[in-house]
Amino acid sequence: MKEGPDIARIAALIGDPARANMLTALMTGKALTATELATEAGITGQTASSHLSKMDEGGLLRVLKQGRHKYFSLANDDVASVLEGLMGLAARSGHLRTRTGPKEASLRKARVCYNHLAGDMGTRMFDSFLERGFLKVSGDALDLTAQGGAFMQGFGVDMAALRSGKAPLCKECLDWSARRSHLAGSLGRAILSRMEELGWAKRTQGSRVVTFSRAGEQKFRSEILAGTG
Amino acid sequence: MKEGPDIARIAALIGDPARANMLTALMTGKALTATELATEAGITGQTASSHLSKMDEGGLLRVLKQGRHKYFSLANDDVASVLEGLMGLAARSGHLRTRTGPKEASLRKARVCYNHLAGDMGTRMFDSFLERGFLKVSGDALDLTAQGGAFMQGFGVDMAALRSGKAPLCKECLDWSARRSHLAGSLGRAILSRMEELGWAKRTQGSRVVTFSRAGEQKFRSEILAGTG
DNA sequence: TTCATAGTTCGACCGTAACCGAAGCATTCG
DNA sequence: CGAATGCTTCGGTTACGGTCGAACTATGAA
Repeated sequence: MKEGPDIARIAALIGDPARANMLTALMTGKALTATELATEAGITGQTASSHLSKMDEGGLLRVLKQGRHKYFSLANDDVASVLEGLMGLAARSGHLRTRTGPKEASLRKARVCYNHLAGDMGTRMFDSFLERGFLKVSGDALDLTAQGGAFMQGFGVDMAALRSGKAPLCKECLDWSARRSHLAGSLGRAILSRMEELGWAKRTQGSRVVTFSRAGEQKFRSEILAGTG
Repeated sequence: MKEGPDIARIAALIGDPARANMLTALMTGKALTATELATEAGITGQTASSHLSKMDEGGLLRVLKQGRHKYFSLANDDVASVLEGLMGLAARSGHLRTRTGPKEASLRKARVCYNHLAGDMGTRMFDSFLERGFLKVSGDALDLTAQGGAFMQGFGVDMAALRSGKAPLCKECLDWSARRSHLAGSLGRAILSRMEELGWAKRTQGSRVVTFSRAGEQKFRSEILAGTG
């Protein structure tokens, strides 16, 4: 008995509706303050404070205190991955209320998963990078090849800065909608922000939806997918 | 709000200690009866019945009624993956009570993850298969190459039978101890049972530990890893 | 200094859900 | 046919945890 870690503890942590709403809100990748999370979850500040300290203690959150504000974000990509995994289970077996509403549709097409691009366009990009030899899988480790590095640099990503960081460069993350992987890690984050910088795409405020401009989507196809998709 | 599936519902399902114990017990891959699961969780049959029906309804379990017995097993590999993911979070951030006891050590070396080989030896095998060109990753899809198929057939796996099944042949599954992938899917299951059949390894009753015989481990190194590790 | 805002702590309330005893079905065995 | 076993349903108890109001601390602005 009792072999392995205490899984119930952290599952229960995620299992409360208020906390789950907060975590889902944090899947946008942005750090949010306690009050913002409170309103997001539809509870008062006192209750939120209690929830947040519990989740922090449980290692689900990263906390940054700034002046009289306290910013919360997901602790790391693994937390985001587990959340996506849970969404996968819930979407399929859950209530079967996968009635693909308009919001759902855009979520499936392109959304932000914690801090990187997910959804159909995210998995497409991931596939293309593999096919063009920019990424190489060996074991679980996902490595950027030399040509991949060159491509990223040319795309406007400051590779030197990324490499100097301690965060893993490339990671896979499973997609609840497409049931395929997309690119996480610091590179995944950098690519998404570069796309925003270029004006290709815009995150919808307070939502995980990522909307590409017409020109941006065209550019995405020609430069990122490059005819491989 | 309320975009995406109802994550709290199923997280709460996993979040109860009794249910979590049952699910952990089912990670051995064996189907267990309701009473077995009840004793495993330390509760009475009545309570267990209630829990089990809830988890079934939530899509976490597969149920097989046989005579006056009712056998429960995990619904699919995705459920197992999420459980492993939760273990990863709990192990690291949880209680930090990752005091590597003797049981923990053997769990890390070789264990069964739902129905396939995990732990150090599992990830080693996965790496070797990639390196030798038996497996190929493209996107999320993990494909068995022609040589891979030949190897498996030679190893004694009935590939025709596997291919005729509807279950996916190859899948990745993240490892909470090694933080790397190992091979899931119907092929992963087949390989493990073939190893048991050959007498290389034996599952410890009621535990997830997989013990290799001295000869079995030797064979494993020469035939599976083949000098690549 | 005084006021306002962000967050926390305390105490009390209340609902949900886990739990078991007992009784009720269903299946198999003698 | 009983008797035994495996599982479920029902009813009632209990406890844990989410919730908010009110009071408190800390940071920043007027």
